[in-house]
Formats: sequence, C-alpha cells, structure tokens
Amino acid sequence: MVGKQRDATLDDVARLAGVSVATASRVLSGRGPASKAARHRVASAAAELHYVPHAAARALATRSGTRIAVVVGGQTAHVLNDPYVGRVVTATAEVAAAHEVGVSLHWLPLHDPAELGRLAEHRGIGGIVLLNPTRPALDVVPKSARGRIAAIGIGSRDVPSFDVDNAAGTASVVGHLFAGGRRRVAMITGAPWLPCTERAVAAYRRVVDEAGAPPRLVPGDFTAARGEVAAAEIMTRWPDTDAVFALGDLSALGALSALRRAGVDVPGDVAVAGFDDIAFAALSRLTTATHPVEDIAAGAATAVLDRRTTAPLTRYPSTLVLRESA
Amino acid sequence: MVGKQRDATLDDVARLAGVSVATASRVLSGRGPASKAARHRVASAAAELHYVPHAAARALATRSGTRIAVVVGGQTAHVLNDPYVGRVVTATAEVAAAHEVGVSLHWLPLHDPAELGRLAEHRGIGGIVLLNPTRPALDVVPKSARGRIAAIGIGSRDVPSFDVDNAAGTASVVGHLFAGGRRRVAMITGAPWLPCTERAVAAYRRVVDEAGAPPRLVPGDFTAARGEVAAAEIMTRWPDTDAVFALGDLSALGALSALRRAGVDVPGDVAVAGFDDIAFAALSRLTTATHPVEDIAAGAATAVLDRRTTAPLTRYPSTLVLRESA
DNA sequence: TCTTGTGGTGGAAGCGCTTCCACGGGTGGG
DNA sequence: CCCACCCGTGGAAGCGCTTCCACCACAAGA
Repeated sequence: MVGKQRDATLDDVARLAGVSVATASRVLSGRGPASKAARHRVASAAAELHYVPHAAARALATRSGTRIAVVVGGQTAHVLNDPYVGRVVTATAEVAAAHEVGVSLHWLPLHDPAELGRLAEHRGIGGIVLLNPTRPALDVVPKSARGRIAAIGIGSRDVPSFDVDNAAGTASVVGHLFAGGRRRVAMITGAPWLPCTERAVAAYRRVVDEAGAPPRLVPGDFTAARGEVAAAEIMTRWPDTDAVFALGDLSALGALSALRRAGVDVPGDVAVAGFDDIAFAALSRLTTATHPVEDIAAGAATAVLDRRTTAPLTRYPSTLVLRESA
Repeated sequence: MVGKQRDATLDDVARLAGVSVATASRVLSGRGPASKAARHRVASAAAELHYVPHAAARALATRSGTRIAVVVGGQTAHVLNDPYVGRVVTATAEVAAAHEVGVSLHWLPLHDPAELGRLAEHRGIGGIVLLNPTRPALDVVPKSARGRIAAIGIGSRDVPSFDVDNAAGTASVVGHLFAGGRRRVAMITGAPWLPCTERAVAAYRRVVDEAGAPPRLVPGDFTAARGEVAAAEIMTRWPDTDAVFALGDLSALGALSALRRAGVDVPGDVAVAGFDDIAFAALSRLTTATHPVEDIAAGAATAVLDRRTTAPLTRYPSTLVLRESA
C-alpha cells in the first residue's frame, strides 16, 4: 500500500534535509536567500518524500486564496449558456488541479462592479478570470484586492486578456467566401455589446469593403435560435444574398438549418460559414474557423496563478476549416 | 466603499457577541454544546459582521480539503469528450462556490484504483465526484481516506450514485417509437462498459420484447462519428429497420445525418430518436428524452459536501420531448 | 447539608506554512 | 589586525480556525 502514513509535511522535509523549516520554506517557495548546498538538499529531500505543499496552510499563511474564480457577467450569462462556459471552466479546473487550487464559478452583474469588488476582497479567492469583461470591471479587481490577487479577462478589448484572434479568423472566413466567388456576403454578429463582436464586425467590414461590396449586418447573440431568425431576416431584406457568415457556429448552424428548411440550396444558392469549430460543425459539414477555447482558458488560468496581471493582449490563432457548406 | 477593512474573523464575531472564540466556533459550526442565548448572540453578531468563515483556516484545522475533485476515468475520458464533462464541472463549480470550496478536474485510469486512492489521501481534496465509476473505484476512496472524505458517483450501477433514470427514459422513447407504429426498432448503445449503457439496453430489450419484436443492437460510444457509422451498419444488417434509437443525442444526430445523406427519408422511412436533449437536438428537430445533467451534478456535489457517502441511488426523471424526427 | 453529576464555557494547543528578525561566521577594506 | 558588512540561517510568531480539556456554576440526588 502506498502512502498509508500521513502526507509529508514541510517539517519532515526540513528534518531530512538537515535544515530548519524556515530554510526549507525559502527554497521550496523560491523566495529569500539560500545557499546552493541547502537548496539542493532540500530539493532532493522533498522529492524523496513526495512532498506536496499543503495549499490551505500556505493560503492561510500568505493570506492568499485557495481557488480561482471564473466569473461570467450577468448580462452575458444567458448568451453564453452554451458549451462555451463549460469548456472554459473545465480547462481552468484542469490547470488549477496541477497548482493545488480549485475553481469556483460565479454569475455576476458586471455593469455594477461593486459585487465583483466584494468577490475580489474575499479571502478565499486567489485569482479571477473574467469572461468578456468591460474595462471598469477589470479595473475594480486590483483596486478592491489592493494588488493581492490578479484578474485577467478572456475576450475583452484593450485590457490584459486572452482571446482568439477574432479579426484574423473572421477575415479568413469572409475572405474564403469571396475567394469562392460569393459577392453579397451577410453577417450575423454576436452579442453587440461584446468586444469580440466589435472586432469581428470590423474585420468583416474591412474585407467586404476591399471587395467593393456593401456590408449586410444583422445582430445576433450566438444562439442557434437567433441564427434561424437572423437568416430569415437576411433573405427578406437582401434576397440576392449569396453567403452568410455567422459569428459562432451555433448561429451558423441555426441559419443553415433555417435556410435549408426554406428550400434554399446550401451551398448552391447560399454559402454558410461560422466561427468556433464546435463539435457539431463537423457533423453538419459547416465551414468555419477554429477557436481554441481550452488553450485560451488554460493560458488565462496560468497567468492568473502566476499573478501576471499585466499580461499583454494575447491572441490565439484561428485556422480556417473548409467543409461543404461554403 | 464597502468592505474596505479586512474581512471579519471569528475573533471579531466572538468579541461582538461577548463570548469566546471557542463558543463562537461551536455555534457557527453547529458542533458541540451551546446555550440558546449564546447561540443567538453569536448568530446575530455573525450576521451583522457579514462573517464568512475562512475556508483555508478551517480546512487546516480540521484536516479537511479545500476543494472537491471531479474525476473522469481514463478509459472513459475520450468517450466523454463532449459537453457532458463540461456541464458536470460547471454545475459542480457553481454549488462549490456557495460552500467556499473549489473544484478541480482529474483524468485518471479508474481500472487501477491506486491512483484514485492517492488522490483521496491528498490533503487538499475534500470530496470526490466520480464519473461513471466502477464498484472497486468507489470503494477505494473511503478506504484510502479512512472515512475522512466522501465520494459519490454519477452514473454507476449499484453503488451510491446520482443519475438520470436511464431505464425509464429509454423505455419512454422506445415506447413512443412503437406507439407511432414502428415495429423494427434498432438501438445504438453507449460505451458498452458503462453501467448506464447496460441499464438502457435492458430497458430497450424489455420494451422490444413486449412488442414481440427482435432486438437490433449495435454498439456505440456516444459520439456523433460513431452514430454515423452505426446507422450505416444497421441499414446494412437490417434493411427493413424503421426506427433508430441512439443512447445519446450526439450519436442520434450522427445517425440522422448519415441516414439523410444516404437518401433515407427521416422520419418517413425511418424514425430517429435520441437521449439527452442537448441544445442541438432542438435545432435538428430530434425527438429525445431529457437528461438533467446540471441537476444531477449539483445533487452529487451537495451530497459530497455533506459527506453523505451513504446516499442511496438517486434517479432523476427523464421526460420525453417530441419533435419531428420520430 | 454534602456529594455527584450535569450542561456551558473559555484557555490554549495545535493544523502546516510563511516571514520577520536576530544572530552567526565568513569576507573585504581600513 | 580590527571593524564593518553581508549572506545564510534558525527561532519564533503568527495566519484563522477547531477541539481537547479543565473548570465553573448550578440543579438534583443522598
């Protein structure tokens, strides 16, 4: 039987290494001075005992948190009520596990940063990952926590945040549409107040503009239901539309479904493309661009754990996935 | 500004209530004796100060964990690589947040319980939620943790676990197929080694048997890709099949897609039904039965937090959702 | 009246870690 | 050769909570 005796404590490591707990602590946490000799002996003692620091004790002593909070804005909540949040939380929980911390999920009204401030002050929280935060929301955290913890965003505009390269992804999809001979390309956007939507729309406008075509924009909200309705709106307003690009595969699939049901030949009459490359895109033969949600979330979680609050905007590449729909 | 001063500690509460920290601790944790008077004064003091116990300190003192671990069996991992795990983790993280704990996610080879035992012994873990565990896997936890923590399963057979009522759900769907006049109903199963698959298959057999029809079983694995292939297998082996029930909407959707692409009229020639009622089922007009994953996960998480390791099998009801595919 | 209980209580010792601080023995310069 | 000085070190004081244990009323039995 392995490990039947109690887990090794820092005391055990120190004793085995022949140093004091103070020294052991210093080398293991990498803070404070320590001679090469001490450093080495402590390290091997720790390895030998399979020492794993007790997260709770450490959190207590350092007044740091024991878990990282993933917070979703209230307004955004229903809109993100798709696998997206689940994927973020899952990926975060996975990197968290490796760092001896946990993850908790919070739905907060981000337009009122007070509540977020309260969360940041909370002694149990060691870091915060905000989904699509606004600038003031992101700013309130360091202020409330007085620099104790880091907060970084996923998918915000001009603040430290991680996200897919919306602009490039959008450009590649829309570009492909034109390259395929389409000329009247409409777009179903994401939730209008989200930064990622803005970026994507801007990219769409640019490509369409370069092609000398007029933009055809219909607001969306990432849902399949809205995609269905939006597709109908598009075909009513601009019957000669020959391609639809939806921000988010769910909406794209909704549009695809509505179009086909209306007797439109896809991709014959109208091409349809999405963004995200969710599992269902493959099944439905949807042309789209990838969105490495897990990688992004893992990056964000790692940054928060490292207290890298000043991380630059990090954009993950999106690659085009060609299938039958466009 | 709210809460700019440091969070209230048990000491503050005790002082305000005019009792010792020992007494305050007793009433707040509900353990040990306390007079009505003390009980009341501590309670109101705590309320007044918005006291929230420091999870890390408590965990340190009680040698309990600070997070609940969600573990997915290695063999099961790739098979559950769909939104399912994400939904479980998300729901768990949400109830965990209310209890001042976090959740971490672990992919472990459950056929070798040693690793799981190691996890159970780990000082940071306060409870374990196993996805589709086998009996030995579930048993190793209390043994390794010596009763320190609770482990409960989601979707296991005859052990304390939470799950949807697979049998009833399956029966209702298959029953509906027969009620609609179908007579040669095939089934695409889930991963064969999972208990939930067994239960569903048994229910399918029963209904088919009562209808005097022969069973037509093809193994599945919950994926859309497998659903596509399985549908083809079915139509080859039993060309007169007039209905396909797949355990899991992903497989059902895969089957639906493959069938239509092969020129089969659904639901005209062949009816297709699934199980889970995932978001996409609605979009594809798939008839299915609900699977309240979030409720189940929340129930499991709550049980673990309450250390209710001896919980009985809890089966959540599944309701039939009629749409166009069957 | 004097034991024996009670149920309620507070003091104090940890849980495992970090970190302040004082202290030692080596260097270098004067 | 002595005095700074500094690097490396260990002692010890917490972090906020739980819980053992001794202790104090009282109330009830003898």
